[in-house]
Amino acid sequence: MPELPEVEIIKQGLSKLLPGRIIADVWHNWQKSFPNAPADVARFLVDAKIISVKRRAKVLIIELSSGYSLVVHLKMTGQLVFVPKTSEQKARLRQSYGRQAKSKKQKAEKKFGGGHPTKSLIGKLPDKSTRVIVEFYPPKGARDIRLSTLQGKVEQRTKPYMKYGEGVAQTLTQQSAKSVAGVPGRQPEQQGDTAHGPRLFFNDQRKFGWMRLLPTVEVPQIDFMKKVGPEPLEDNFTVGVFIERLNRRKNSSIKAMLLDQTVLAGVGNIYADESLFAAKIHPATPVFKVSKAKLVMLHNALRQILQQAIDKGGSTDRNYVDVKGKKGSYLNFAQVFRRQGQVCSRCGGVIQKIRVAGRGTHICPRCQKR
DNA sequence: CACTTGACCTGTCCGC
DNA sequence: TGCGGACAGGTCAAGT
Repeated sequence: MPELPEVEIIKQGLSKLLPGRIIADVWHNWQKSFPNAPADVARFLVDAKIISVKRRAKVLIIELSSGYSLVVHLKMTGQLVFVPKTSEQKARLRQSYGRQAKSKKQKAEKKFGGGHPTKSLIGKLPDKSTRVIVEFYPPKGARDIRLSTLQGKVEQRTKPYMKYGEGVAQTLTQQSAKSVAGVPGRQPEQQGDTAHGPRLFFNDQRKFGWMRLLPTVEVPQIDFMKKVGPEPLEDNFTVGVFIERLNRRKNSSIKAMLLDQTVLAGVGNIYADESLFAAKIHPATPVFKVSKAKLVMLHNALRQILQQAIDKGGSTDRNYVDVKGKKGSYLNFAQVFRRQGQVCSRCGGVIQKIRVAGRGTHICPRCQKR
């Protein structure tokens, strides 16, 4: 369910946490979640420093010092969760709260997670939805783990990288952290949290998402990037641009056009339904039948709603933890999405769920006439 | 070419 | 309570 606002929030959060960190090690347990050649991983991912975190459409781009980038698409159920190393976490808590920083709430505040809302965002990781783990070297000055120790382990690995479907594939899907003990040279459960540095978890219960390692210069050349439409929140995304792109297929339904990533970037089912409701347009209306005035309203509503969602912390309604431990809440503000059977806040009609462009679609039939 | 359907997956919910 | 099936929706590929 991560759409533009959710991915943007992840980008903002990780931008504060990742740049400057150096990758110590990587695991995966599902080939399609991490479709990269082991040799590339060893050469361009391990020991690379993170330069920046960017977003284009629903895609995250983590730029590395090696000239490569980690390109991430969360698709339906992907999440990224950053878990600081224990000692680092404690140090920050001491900084923020003094010596008595012990409550669960305060601990949770130092994690950051975003994406599809499940308990994996706040629970113990890895769990059964974990597909990839990126581990960083601990920051300088960390007391209870020495950089040299971890480096030694990396050098000693008999398998520097798991071949697809081997070893970790079974072990990682087990419940406890013991699973990671299946990796040679690593016994986190026995050694406790201090046995690893800060980690970035890529969780994805439905395995639709992926993390792809690509030369940074090739990222704009991949098919998706070449054909993806403009960013709706950019200043140059004017009403004129919007209408021109919609007019490419005048017979298509307006909702199908909003969902089409080549028309504009980043809109998924939630924000398509919400913006069409705001502009009082029936989602099945062909583009050519929507008045200019309504398209202007739609353009305005879309931008406003996307921005509002970012401001509210994303469209999740539970289990969402941002960099300050605040819960995201956009669905609390949704007017139609997943509100079928409830009363329309605008006219008192009853929200319906129908099917448009092959997707579940939520409308107020009184506000949004065909 | 426009549009629809199926595939990729797993967890949840509904009806029997 | 169990079991099968529908459904969730981002994107690509294949089919109509």
